[in-house]
Amino acid sequence: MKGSGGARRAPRSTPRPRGRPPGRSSRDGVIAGRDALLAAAERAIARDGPRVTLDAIAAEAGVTKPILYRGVGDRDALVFALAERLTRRMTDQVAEQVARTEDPEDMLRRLVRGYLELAAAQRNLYLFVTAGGVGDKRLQQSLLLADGAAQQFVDGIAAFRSARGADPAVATVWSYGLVGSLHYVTLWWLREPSLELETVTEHITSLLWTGLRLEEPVD
Amino acid sequence: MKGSGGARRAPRSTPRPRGRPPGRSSRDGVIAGRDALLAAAERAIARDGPRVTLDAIAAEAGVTKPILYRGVGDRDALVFALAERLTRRMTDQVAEQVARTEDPEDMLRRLVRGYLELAAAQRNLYLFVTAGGVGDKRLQQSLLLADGAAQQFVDGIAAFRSARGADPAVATVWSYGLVGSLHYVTLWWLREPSLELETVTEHITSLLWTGLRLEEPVD
DNA sequence: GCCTAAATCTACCTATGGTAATTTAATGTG
DNA sequence: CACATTAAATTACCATAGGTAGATTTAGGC
Repeated sequence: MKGSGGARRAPRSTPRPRGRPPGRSSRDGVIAGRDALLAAAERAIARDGPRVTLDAIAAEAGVTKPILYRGVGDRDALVFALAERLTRRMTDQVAEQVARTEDPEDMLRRLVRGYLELAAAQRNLYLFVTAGGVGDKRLQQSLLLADGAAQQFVDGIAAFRSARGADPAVATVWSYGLVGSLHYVTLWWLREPSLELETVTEHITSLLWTGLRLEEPVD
Repeated sequence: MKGSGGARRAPRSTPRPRGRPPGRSSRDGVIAGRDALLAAAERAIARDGPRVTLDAIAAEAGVTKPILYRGVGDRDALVFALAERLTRRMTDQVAEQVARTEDPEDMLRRLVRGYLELAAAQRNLYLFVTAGGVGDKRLQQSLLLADGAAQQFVDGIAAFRSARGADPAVATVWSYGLVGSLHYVTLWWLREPSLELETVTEHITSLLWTGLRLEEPVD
């Protein structure tokens, strides 16, 4: 439906030779493993921004496009794979920070801060992953972060206050809400870094922990 | 950088006539005003989904592509313009609902419900507007909803609890957080409508109003 | 009545995602 | 050791879609 490039064309006289060039085979060890391709993609994205072309990625990896396609699939699959990678990295790094405290509010604060830090440190990759897809595909993939990272945190919160029946639906909605607020504030902050990291962290933490209610007006 | 379509090619013998066809001029009233173009774009999007081509939009509007470009600009400008329109529509409709109550929590609840309702009612347009852009451009436009709709609501909340110094930075961060959580929950809900509208509304409202804290564990 | 100006359409370009045809190196077999 | 077979990978290609320039015709002014 998208690019059904079918070539059923009469043969022509091509001056340049086609086919495999002289070089070492691939049997002696996998030359371009999936991980190497993804790492190259991350490098290309960091360099060229979220609108990198697949040609640029393939060139960075030192392979040709069909190899890239055999290794990771089409562009959507690439976005998906990189989203998984980034999510895992974020989860790991943030989890380490979160584990350093016992206070739930402080856990949330560390989660927020870690999210902002990593997004800023890998700005282009973050944009590529969150804005890379299009249309319905995007609907599938943009939620990866929420699917993975936040769910376990919110589950933890839900378990913490185990007085209630621990409705799993609540945890799901909350985890999407949590990630969504983080994501939008991150986008805004990447665009206009007018506030300090710590300030933004405090404001989001306040919103998410205490809610909009706060206390009644003092009058 | 993108499509610098420069034609510096030797003239060919084209059988078909080029140029302006017989018809009425545009002096007697603007034929394809900006609003008409945008309305046609919305129709085409509703029909074809968020991946509509500009050709389809121009055809729906009954004009040719250059006219579309003169009227609204390139694709990013189109996304931007439609985002503005949708935002205004949402703001108006939601504001009407919000005004029917005095209780701040109920105002928030109505805001949430209205957001979900409109997004679901105009699913394709919502996806086009929120996922339409790419790369850095997206960073500019995806925040329109937050820029407009939520800010005034959060300002209201901030004014309501006027005890604090009403830091405008807090209101900004909160409004992005508010819209972000709405947006992500909406995407999830559009993908998997497993819960009733009212249930989702209650869960988000609870998260945003009360926060993750709730009460201490009962033990 | 002719010329200028404005408006617009067709045709085209360019860029990019994605794939098929083709060719060579490696490997197994008589 | 010569030869067929297979696997891999490169080049060239296609299709689609955004964006623009040149051609052309109508309307209005001198």
